[in-house]
Amino acid sequence: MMSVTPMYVVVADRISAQIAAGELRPGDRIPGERELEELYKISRNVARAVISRLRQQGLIVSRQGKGSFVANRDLIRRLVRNGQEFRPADNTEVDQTLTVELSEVDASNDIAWCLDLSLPARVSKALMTWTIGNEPIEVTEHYERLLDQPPITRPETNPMNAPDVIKRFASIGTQVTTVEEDTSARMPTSEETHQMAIPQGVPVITVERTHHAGDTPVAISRITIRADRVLISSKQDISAG
Amino acid sequence: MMSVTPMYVVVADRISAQIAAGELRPGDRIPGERELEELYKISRNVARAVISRLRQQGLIVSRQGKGSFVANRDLIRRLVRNGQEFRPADNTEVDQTLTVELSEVDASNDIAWCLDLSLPARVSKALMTWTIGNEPIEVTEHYERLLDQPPITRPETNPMNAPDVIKRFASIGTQVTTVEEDTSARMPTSEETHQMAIPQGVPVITVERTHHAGDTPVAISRITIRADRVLISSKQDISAG
DNA sequence: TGCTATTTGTGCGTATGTATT
DNA sequence: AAATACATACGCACAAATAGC
Repeated sequence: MMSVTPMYVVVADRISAQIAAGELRPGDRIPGERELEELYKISRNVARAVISRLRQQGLIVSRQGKGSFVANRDLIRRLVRNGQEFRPADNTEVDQTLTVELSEVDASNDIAWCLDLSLPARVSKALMTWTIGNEPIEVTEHYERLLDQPPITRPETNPMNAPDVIKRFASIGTQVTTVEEDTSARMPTSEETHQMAIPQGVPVITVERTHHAGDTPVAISRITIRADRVLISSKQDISAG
Repeated sequence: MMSVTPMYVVVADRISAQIAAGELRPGDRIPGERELEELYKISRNVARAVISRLRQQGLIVSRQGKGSFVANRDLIRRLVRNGQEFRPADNTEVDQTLTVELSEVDASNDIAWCLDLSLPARVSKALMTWTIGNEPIEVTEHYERLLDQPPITRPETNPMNAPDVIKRFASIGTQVTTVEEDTSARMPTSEETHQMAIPQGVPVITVERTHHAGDTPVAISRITIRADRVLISSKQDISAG
């Protein structure tokens, strides 16, 4: 029953402990592959396994030709109110950009199901990318049933704001009655890793928000957020009684 | 400037596409290391890199002696209301257990800072583990200032419920006025991976909830949730006008 | 029970490419 | 141009878990 812990786990956990203890601080360089070989008397591949494990845990980032460095979760705090409005907070100094691409497309099976449409069907689509300091932080795919509502043209506001959607529908006489939200997290796909330049070991937070007008779903937002940059924060007042 | 895509990325993305297309379904076995060698004319280590990449993306799980299988995100839907109450939904059939360990400990620097205490200080601690079908799904560390409130002894309710905390403080004359929540996601630590038996490529969702009575923080909950099992869901009614 | 074949896990050695300094 | 460091890749050996006989 002797369960021996593999060397690459032992070494990785030791470095991990140094990071947790503050002996290695964000930005610090950790020993390179050759150094690990000598320090712990392990082979090159095991040294690589150590670094790979730490990378996967999101503790370090590696740069070819330079080395591996303790990761920096440089969080940009955001505020969510009432499960609806997402707006940045405490980061007015950094330059934010928001790009919006509008189109009208055939609904995929998936989207048709979510919007309760029978195929084939056309829907309006908005692809929004929120960039902060040249880093894409958040990508939103927003789909709406084709009604007579004005198009989505408010790049100055945050696309995650449900209030905007609600107001726009209200302006054409469609009252959004409920907003449902599913929040989860997963590892990014290859495509997302490429698009958002996400380092290894960084998950994405996903929010799927569905707007209902009565029983019919009228709009759906799929929000994908880099978890190492964005913190979803909320504050709620409690009434006595 | 020729940027060649590495073989292990090419092969992994091809299998990833098969999973996305539904050609490989959850539970299906993917080609083994030796098979990948032959199929794509690659070496053993590259075949391993392919599998490692897919594992890291949370798309497959590997079992020694059996093979690698398409992962199954077997979500247990949960409901969050008003950012306070977390309760399970749609899963009354599965057997849930909740273990609670109560203690009184010295506050760590971290906790002391969050609760605005000056060291040394004693705090009451509750370590709660929510298990579902023998799988630990959620671990909560809950700290409270030492007041005269009754101890936390309600294993029948979900420890994430802020209302419970609020009521208990109210019963001793301390009115909780605000609840702050920070939600994020990250890869699990080695310890968490071991404790909760989390497979590779599965992040955890973290919720840090702080209860304030006026300006003083009185309780803090640190909730850690397996992201492949739990979905945080909310529903909100919109009032017209 | 024991044996064997299969499959992944761990580990070693080596060579070459590419980015950085 | 040279040194350094990570990235990709090949080949090999043995351990450990699994499944079938």
